[in-house]
Amino acid sequence: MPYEPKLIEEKWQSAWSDARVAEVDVNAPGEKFYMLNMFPYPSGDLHVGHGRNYILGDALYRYFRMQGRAALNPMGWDAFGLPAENAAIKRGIHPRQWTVSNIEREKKQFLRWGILYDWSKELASCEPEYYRWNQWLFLQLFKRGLAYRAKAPVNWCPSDQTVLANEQVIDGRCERCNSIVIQRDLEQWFLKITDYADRLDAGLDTLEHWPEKVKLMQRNWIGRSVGADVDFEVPSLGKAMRIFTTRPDTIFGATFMVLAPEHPDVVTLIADHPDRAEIEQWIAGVRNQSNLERQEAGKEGRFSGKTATNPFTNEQIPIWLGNFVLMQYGTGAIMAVPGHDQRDFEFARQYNLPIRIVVRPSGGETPDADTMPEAFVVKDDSAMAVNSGLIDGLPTPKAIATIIDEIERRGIGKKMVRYRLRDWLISRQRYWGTPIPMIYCERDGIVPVPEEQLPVELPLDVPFTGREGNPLAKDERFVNTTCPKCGGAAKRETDTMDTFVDSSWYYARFISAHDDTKIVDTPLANRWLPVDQYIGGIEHAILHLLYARFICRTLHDMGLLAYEEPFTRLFNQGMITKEGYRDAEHGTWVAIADVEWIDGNAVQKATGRALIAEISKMSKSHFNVVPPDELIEKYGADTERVYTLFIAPPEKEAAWSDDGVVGAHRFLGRVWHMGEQILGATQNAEGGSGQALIRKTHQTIDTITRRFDRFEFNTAISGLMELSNAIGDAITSGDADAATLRQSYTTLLKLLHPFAPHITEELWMLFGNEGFILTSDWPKADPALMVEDVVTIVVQVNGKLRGQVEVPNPPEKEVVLAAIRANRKVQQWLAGKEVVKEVYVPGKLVNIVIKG
RNA sequence: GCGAAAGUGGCGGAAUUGGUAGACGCGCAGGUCUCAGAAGCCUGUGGUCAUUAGACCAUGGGGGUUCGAUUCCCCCCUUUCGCACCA
Repeated sequence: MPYEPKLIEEKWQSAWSDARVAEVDVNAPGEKFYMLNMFPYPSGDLHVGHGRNYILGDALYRYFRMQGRAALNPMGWDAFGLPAENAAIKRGIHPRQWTVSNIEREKKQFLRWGILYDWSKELASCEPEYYRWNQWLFLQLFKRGLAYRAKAPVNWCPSDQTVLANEQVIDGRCERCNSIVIQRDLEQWFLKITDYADRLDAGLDTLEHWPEKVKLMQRNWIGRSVGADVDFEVPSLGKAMRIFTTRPDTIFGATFMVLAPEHPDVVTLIADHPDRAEIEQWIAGVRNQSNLERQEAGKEGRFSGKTATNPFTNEQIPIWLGNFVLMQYGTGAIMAVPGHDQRDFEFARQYNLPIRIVVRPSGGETPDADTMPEAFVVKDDSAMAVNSGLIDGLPTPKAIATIIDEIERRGIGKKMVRYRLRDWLISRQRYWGTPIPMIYCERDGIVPVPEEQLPVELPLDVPFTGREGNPLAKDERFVNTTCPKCGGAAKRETDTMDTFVDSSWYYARFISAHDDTKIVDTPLANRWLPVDQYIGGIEHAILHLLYARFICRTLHDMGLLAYEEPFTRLFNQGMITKEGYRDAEHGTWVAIADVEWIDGNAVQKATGRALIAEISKMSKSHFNVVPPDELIEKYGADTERVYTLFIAPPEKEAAWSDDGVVGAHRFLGRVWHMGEQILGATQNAEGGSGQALIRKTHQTIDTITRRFDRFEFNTAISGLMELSNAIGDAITSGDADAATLRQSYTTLLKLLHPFAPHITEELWMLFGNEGFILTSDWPKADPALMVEDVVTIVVQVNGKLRGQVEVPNPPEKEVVLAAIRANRKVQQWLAGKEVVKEVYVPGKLVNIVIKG
């Protein structure tokens, strides 16, 4: 019987599903293992690249099951978001309908891949039963002062007509539509993640099993820096202006001050400036620039006409306005120390402002302010303060500590820790998201929706015109409501939440996915959380993971979760890439069907234009996606699974090759035929002892188990190919009797099951076993059976391989050396030479060092 | 510019603590089966030289440590990723 995956895969998929093998009773005892793949946005088009993530997770899940762990592997849908709304506008389908049908399709795809999830815990963030708790969470955060409304300059995408988070702005352009982003002031809801900046930063140190890369990215994003806030008196204002600096030790070198053009005190400062109109125009220009344009413009500034008092030199220093000072960081004002800060240096040179040296290398020349090509910015013990009064001669770290003490003693400032991280803007002027449960009353102001009135449901029958703004805002029935406090007429908030809110706590919800009385079941969640293994793409290294860590802490602070860190282990799988073809001149991508080969060169069929092949992320626009359907039709899901995991180490980027798939299919075909041979061979029980095969089998159990624990799936599969080759050799050579063959083969099936679940279930059954191979046990290696009878000892002469000898195991030094002396080849190399040294590495090699 | 990771056959990739470089697979070549092909199956396959035996070269480049380096150290080159005026 040939191997026909089509016949067996659907059968086992139904069998697992009917038996509900993946459903977990969260109250049942057992050693819990909570694993989770990041829940997907249901876009409806899964390709083999998406498959990697889920296949990897499923292999791991099956492995843990066989190891006897109570493994929980739930799945849900990150179902709110812009694409659904775009589909509604373009194709007239309601976002909900579009989303629900995509979920159906993707669920079927998971099934076809043979992936097991506990669907009894399925959740979708677009369902009221889920998002009502999003709203509840928002209300708690509001109560605790962690949700607030503020007018703030926000990134505005003129084409999408919406506000974008900083992270949705790439190089000054909208992440989605590539339009240039502009700044605009709007009233927005924020979550106060900055209150948690220190805890989020410190918590990274506890995440031993997270990739260093991700921790580093988060650390940089949080951007903790230690320095001091210092007040500079401004006589003309009759008050002080506060600056933040990480180099308070350089304050004697602060020869001017720079304010962000948006700084609130600027208006007063320039009120009587003769060129006020010009300056105001310049400020307006800067404000209108995108971040990108602002940076590309280079450093620009204007003198405000006023001065401030340097609190240490008592000099009057000019106050400038500068486009390079950011209002969003620190106080929006800096003391400029051009001698020791590169940005200040460039600004000073440009506008001829004085440069004063106040730090020099301890063991070197003091830089010359007039000729130095760049600022001197060293701040470790190899630098020391000069021209700096009380800190003169102190090494920089000591100087910083001393000057801060003095600043605090004089009451003009204090030690300060600041973060690059900003509060999380969650307002979206969009329909397809969680309505923010707030009401605006003329009399009572901003009033939260009472908890018992949740959920504030998203009306489903709103019209989608595709024109500017949020459809919700135009739905009178939704907008008009009554004030919970005074009962008078009031209006609802029409902004919806950033979908990152939805995904910031879903991992805790799976444990009690359908509980309509509370957001999480605390005792159960504390049993199952944190997630033992979280799997997802590196693209979520910062935002999703940071927000999830933040919200987990707020739930912890509310007494709802015992843990501050939601994910114990994190694994980021690499991307799947494939070559696509683009016009050599214009760079436009060309469909594969339109590519033809002439003399080994790719050209476009229609036009004959030269094409270049380029490997890139699978995407529709590159015409390089491989849909799984045809592949499964032709080779089966098991082949796709094996190939996907065999292709490369899972954390690395991997190029998909259609030829490579064939290799995986051949391997499974061999396993299949071998099974038939072994089944048919029971009557001839004759054969050798099978010692070698038994040894190989146990060695394989040992290495595969270790490789599973280290996510080395590619080498685990190559190890199984080796075992299968060994079984094949034993069949051909007759070196093993039927019982041994059967034993080894059954072991191979078990070890292969996590990768190729269908074929192994089928063969397991054909071999007469009861129950699922999935619910059988993971084989155990017997160390005694792994030991080789004979070991090969490598012989080197002066470090070069010159021969090898075989000796009985365990090798004895005397026996080894005797064997080597008896070796003809070695004798030739040693003839007439003086042996200087013999290095013996037990059981491995001998290196003979000779002279002459 | 700053930070991080990575460079191994024609290709994807292997190589416990420094100890036989290239496992496993793709591709390729030859063979087998077949009327023929496809699919299987078997054998070979880093490079150079050599009839063979074998020798030499080879893990981005250069240096170092060592009996011995893909692995450790220094310098350089290349690629990828992250951040990008954060005071």
